[in-house]
Amino acid sequence: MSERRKSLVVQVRAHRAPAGDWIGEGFTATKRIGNAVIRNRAKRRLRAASRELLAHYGRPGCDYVFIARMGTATVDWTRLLDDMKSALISLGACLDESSGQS
RNA sequence: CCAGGCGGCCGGGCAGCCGCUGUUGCCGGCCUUCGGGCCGGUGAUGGAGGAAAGUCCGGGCUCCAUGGAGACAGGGCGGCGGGUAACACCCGCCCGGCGCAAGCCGAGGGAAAGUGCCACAGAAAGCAGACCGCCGCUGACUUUGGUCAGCGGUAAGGGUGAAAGGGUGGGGUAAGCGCCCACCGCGCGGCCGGCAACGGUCGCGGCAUGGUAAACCCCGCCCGGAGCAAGACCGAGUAGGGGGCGCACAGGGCCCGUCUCCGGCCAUGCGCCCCGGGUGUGUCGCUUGACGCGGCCCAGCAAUGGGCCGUGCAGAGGAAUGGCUGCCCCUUUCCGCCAGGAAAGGACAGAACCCGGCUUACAGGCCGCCUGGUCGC
Repeated sequence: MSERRKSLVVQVRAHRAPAGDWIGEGFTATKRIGNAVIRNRAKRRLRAASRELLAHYGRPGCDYVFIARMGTATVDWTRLLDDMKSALISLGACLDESSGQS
């Protein structure tokens, strides 16, 4: 499942068969958002933000993918942190809901 | 001071907190074939560019291919000399064009070997060409000025065009024509200067040879293919695979880009022996190299070459070299009590085996030299 915000998209999925208690993470930026300099900067900011937030708001045993959008490299740092935090909280709620159903 | 030309350089700085990665020191743990390797902690130190870009040339390096002769293709280069590992690069010079000048631009060999093309306009466009005009002769008419018709001569003039078969001036002529003459241009030959491209000069010819070769072509010189996902190693060693020897040999296949001749090689079946291992995993290749930078000296107009001293400067691998904050610098806008304050912005762009170039992109800024003009001394 995925959550989209103004400055980024976050996807999450539980580990396959041998599930661990660690958190997997990946970062990507498509050519749509700019040249190599812009894409690298966007991925570095996502990496820096996830380092601050994933330990608190991420779920062990899950893999997260962070996808850069047009504004990722340029928006305010606090705005990027807010967007990522709210996306992670929403995904956590969805995970609880789906595990409760099954 | 204004306008312009050329060359070179920089392309944000400082600090704090938290991270990534290469190398290395120490400590601890694990493994070991005792060489070392891996993990964790801690300290030191290095960590994008002038274009890292486009991947357009030239090389190094790696693997593959590589038998001789002849013929024919294909691609590239193109004034001359020098530099270089090499080049389509660089330097100097020559020629032509542009600019008052400093300077800039030029695919700049050959169009009297051949072929093709040259629209429109125009009478005529490559065996040149009589539309108007000019001139002569004959005839008719006549208001005695000429007019008309026919036959000739003529490329000076008009008009068309990108281009009209040398140009200007004079002589000559019925009018004209290199028909003749002078100068310029062109061609041929000699002499002089220069390594040469080429320049100068003298003589002769007497106008012949339109343009286009980034059209085919001709001439001269050069040229194997692929690329680090090249390639090598470790590893469990199944199938396929490869090599050697012996036996059997019809047609066939392969070997320089193609063809011809000559020459060489080979598979297929059986037996015996040996080698060896698929993989964007791991390790190596991987950064010390025609190396860069800072001085000094020598040769050279210069590009560059040589010598000495010092110094070092990234090596990732779904891809590190960063994230955030504060102050300063520059630009724009706004407020203003004209002291200052606030906000926004700071280009082009990210190494991927490594060098030498070219080309393209680029906010802002610095330095030096030169040319023309103006003002003052």
